[in-house]
Amino acid sequence: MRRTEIKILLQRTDFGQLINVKGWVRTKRASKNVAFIALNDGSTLKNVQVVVEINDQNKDILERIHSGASLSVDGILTESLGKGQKVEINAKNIEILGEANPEEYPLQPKKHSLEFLREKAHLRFRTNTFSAIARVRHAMIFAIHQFFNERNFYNIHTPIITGSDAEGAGEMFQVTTLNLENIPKNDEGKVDYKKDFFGKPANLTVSGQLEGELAALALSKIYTFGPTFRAENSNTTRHLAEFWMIEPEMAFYDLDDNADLAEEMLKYVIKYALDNCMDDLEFLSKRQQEEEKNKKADERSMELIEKLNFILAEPFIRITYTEAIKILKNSKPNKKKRFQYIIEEWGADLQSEHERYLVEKHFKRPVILTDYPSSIKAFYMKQNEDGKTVRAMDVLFPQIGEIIGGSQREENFEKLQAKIKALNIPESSMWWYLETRKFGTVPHSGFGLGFERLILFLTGMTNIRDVIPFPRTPQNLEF
RNA sequence: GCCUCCAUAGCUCAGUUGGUUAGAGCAUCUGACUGUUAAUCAGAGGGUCCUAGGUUCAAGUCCUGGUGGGGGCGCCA
Repeated sequence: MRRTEIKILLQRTDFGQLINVKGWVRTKRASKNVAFIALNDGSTLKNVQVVVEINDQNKDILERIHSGASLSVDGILTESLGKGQKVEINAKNIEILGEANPEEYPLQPKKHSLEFLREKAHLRFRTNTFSAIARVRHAMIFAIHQFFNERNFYNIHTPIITGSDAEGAGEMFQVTTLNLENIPKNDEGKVDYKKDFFGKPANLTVSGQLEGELAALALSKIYTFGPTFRAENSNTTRHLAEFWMIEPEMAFYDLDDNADLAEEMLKYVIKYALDNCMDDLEFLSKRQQEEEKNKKADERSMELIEKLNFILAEPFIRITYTEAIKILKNSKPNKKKRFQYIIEEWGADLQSEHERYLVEKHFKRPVILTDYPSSIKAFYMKQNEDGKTVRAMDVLFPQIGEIIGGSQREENFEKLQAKIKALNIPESSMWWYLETRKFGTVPHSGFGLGFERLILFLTGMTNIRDVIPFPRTPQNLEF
């Protein structure tokens, strides 16, 4: 008999039909004559209740069923007598596909710590929290592609292995087929990369932006959505060595157009989650409230769904770096020296505490900061007339900080070339990038959205290692 | 990379000023119960108190090193 997914089954009302379900046991409750099995197949957060009349034939099977076991159940779709659900299954035949020894199976029908589950990453999909996150994550992947597709953006696959070592977005993982136990050396005693796979040093990409720009300067509007690798020794709740990034790049867009798109996209995907993932969001909301119940009232987060609706309701604040510095300089924590880093003068790099003050205390809304000092931003950003600032933008969200970083790109050949020289970036490695400014250059803009940071915000989780199935962080590569 | 906190039963945690036999809930096992909702009730088993040293009459508790983990900061998405 063909399997019916629990998500579908729970919506059916054609009671009396014989059906088949397959899934994993969450709990089993037994009394003398009847047993109840909560079965979950991951198609939805919800379980289906399998009702078993205990008799001599099924007694042995029932004793072998524990949390975590996988079953195939044939039974009659029935209107439930109990209170917790409308639909249930009266089991006619139960087959155990795989037992789960209760003495060894680590997941119990109870609350586990996220730290514990992180060490059981191979099984944590089977919990409500992690299956909910996985479903929301999928919905966001889908919503992002749909958002761009509806707006005539083309998805571009930019390379994962890159020969460019000048992207400036951070430390890179080197890719090599050289034998590290016996590295070939050249006449100067240095590594002979001519013997390596590509004949030159290769790395994993830290950004698809530069290649994305090449495509945008022909297709007008493109986006990338791919894995990104940073070999930074970052030990925080919001950094990964391997993460997924969405990078749209648009010809003929200035910084304002860029900020408009960023805000529209964030609101679109959040609305998509509210429209399509309500079961999971409600569960994640309860989970968050449960986790924060011991916190003081003023330290608790806004309720998750309320928070998401709140983001949709208001326009993001847009101010320049210069205006932000003024606000921060005059702020209470700055005057009372509560900030760890006191804002003294224009040009200072903003720390997390400053960004959080602006978003969480001062404006109480997402903030788009623009026009940063050129000294603290990347070489490719468009230089402003003032000679001091660049057309950069950071989108700052409550709790998670920087969710998007972007800019209008420098399209002027001479200015870009001068900047590359000034920063000692080898021009030989950037010739193809520079040529786009030589031939038919146009104003263009783009940004990078950290996908896992978006998922953090949407799920109310606080550690980025819990919103990607298999997190890669320094000293951690178990799964 | 820097700072900080934590490690007690399979899991979550309590364990007083260092004091005699280390506890609870859940899970497991046994029994009871005709429909339960992380079922309930009764009972049982389950411990290298992370590890190696040290202080002390006495260490789960204090000190030092190690290991593992959490959080904060920096880098950034």
